[in-house]
Amino acid sequence: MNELAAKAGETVTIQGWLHKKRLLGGLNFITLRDRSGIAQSLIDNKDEVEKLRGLQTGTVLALTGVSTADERAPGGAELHDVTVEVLVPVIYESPIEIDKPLDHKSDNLDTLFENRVIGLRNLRETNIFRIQAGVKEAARQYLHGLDFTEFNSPKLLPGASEGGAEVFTLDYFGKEATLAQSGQFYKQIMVGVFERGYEMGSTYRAEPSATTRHMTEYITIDAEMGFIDFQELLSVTGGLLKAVSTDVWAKYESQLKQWNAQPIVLPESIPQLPLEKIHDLYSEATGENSRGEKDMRPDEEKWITEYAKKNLGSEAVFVTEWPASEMKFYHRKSTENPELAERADLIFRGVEIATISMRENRYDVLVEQLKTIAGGDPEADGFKYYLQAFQYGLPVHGGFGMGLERLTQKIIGLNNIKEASLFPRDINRLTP
RNA sequence: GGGCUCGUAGUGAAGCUGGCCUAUCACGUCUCCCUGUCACGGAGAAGAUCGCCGGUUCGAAUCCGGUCGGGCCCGCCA
Repeated sequence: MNELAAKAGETVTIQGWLHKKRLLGGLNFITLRDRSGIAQSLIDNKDEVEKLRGLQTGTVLALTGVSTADERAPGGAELHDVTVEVLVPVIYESPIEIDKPLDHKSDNLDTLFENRVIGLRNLRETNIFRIQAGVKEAARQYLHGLDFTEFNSPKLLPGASEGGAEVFTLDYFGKEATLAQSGQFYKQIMVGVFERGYEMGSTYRAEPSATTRHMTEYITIDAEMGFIDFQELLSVTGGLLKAVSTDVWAKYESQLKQWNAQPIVLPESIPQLPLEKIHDLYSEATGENSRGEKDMRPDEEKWITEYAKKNLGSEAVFVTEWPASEMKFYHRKSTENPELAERADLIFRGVEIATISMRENRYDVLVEQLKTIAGGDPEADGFKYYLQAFQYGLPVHGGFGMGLERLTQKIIGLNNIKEASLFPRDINRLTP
């Protein structure tokens, strides 16, 4: 479509979807959508226009005509002397508008998702997912630059991988299987193979959460690296957020502005604040009292972002010094202070987008933590093979899981995470 | 799982302290007019038993109860 101007004077055929008819009588403007955007054709032959009578948005067309430069045409060129060929006629009226911005008010999200198959063709809607593809591309580029190797882990598993959290179970030829709630075990196993590895894959949580930041199926950027310490790990994670922010704004500025996205404010190094320090600041500023709590309140996550933006020049914050009492069995306790886990949460624009931690790599300690913290049986299918990796040597390592949809949501400024998912899955929705 | 909210043509809204509602508007759709539209413009038309069931009442979109389906917040997390 955007090559039209370059081919001025030539007879060309363009194929795409009928986007909009503007019939003025003698002069008729037809816009066609294809992968590169929208192109306009000017049709003044009544017989050709008549071929489009009764055909709706989405009709697949081939238009042949002379590419003509004209400053009045969008993009500076359009087709003249057009012959219309209808490839796939569409007679059904679109259930949702395609040529104007769709309503994203929370009350109407259900309509948005119910009509997702067609609604995704809406240009502004499409751009969410072009941006998201840009996020993935930028993340890949960044990680490859640090010698990470991409892999894919299985999502069908024999049992709960991390214990505790709710998992989906399903019948697997008479045996019980579960859907992976993370690629955690496999990415650690892959440290023994690649040393630095990552995947972008779907994960499943059977938690009945009904919030603007939860889905039952979501995509995670899961990375793991060996021979690093906690500070290096935070630096790599923060670097990823910075690289993605910079890249996406460089490549998708017009699409981001269409959503009124705000430029991302991040310093060279993302600030680190201990959990209890945040509790203090929050409690002092708001009159609420969160001191001593072992997690952050959602409201606190929003507050600290505002605080950090104002005082630290950063819309992202690493929350550090989490109590060891709350840690997962595979986390590593701080060597200086065994009351703390070497873990951080990355809060970005008011929501937790990543959890980062150093992992316990000493086999004996890990087995002990598995038993005491997760109540797991080291011989169970769900743990046995994971533990093998440690028996046969895993170095000190750590990694992070970053939610792709949350990241996209926050970069664009969408209210609900589901708006950043092509076909969102939640407690109520399994279609389309 | 707990609390709070919402449900009116294909879409988005108004009406909702009961009667003037034979339900209003915008977008979309259909017909006609229009040679520079790009959220085209103009004239007209079709399209909703107001989520569903029951109750109160002479009378219910409107009040009450139940039910179904959404949304927001909390818990939990990415």
